[in-house]
Amino acid sequence: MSSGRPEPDQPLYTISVAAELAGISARTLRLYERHGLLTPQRTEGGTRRYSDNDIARLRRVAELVASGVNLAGIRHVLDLQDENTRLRGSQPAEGE
DNA sequence: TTTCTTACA
DNA sequence: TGTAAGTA
Repeated sequence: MSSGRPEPDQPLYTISVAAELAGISARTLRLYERHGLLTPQRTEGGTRRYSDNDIARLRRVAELVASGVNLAGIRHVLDLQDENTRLRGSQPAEGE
């Protein structure tokens, strides 16, 4: 079931669709990237490619922003979260 | 048409 | 944060 699930390619979205999925304006998406909150892949044309993983991070950013955390602090939180997930392997994050 | 960057309010 | 201009 969940073990060995080959996901060859994750759905990539353009900035406008990612903005809608995350509920954030494309303008803000670029701002977050500027602060190093996330790093979407880039096309040869230079267009950003947001993956499903990036969308989840965008939502995390929105939550922190709503909590009163500034972009500099969010970058630190995301960095720690990413490292935690890596050390734990792939534990299902419990959302409360 | 959409995306990109930069700049201003 | 939103919008403008000029570009690819």
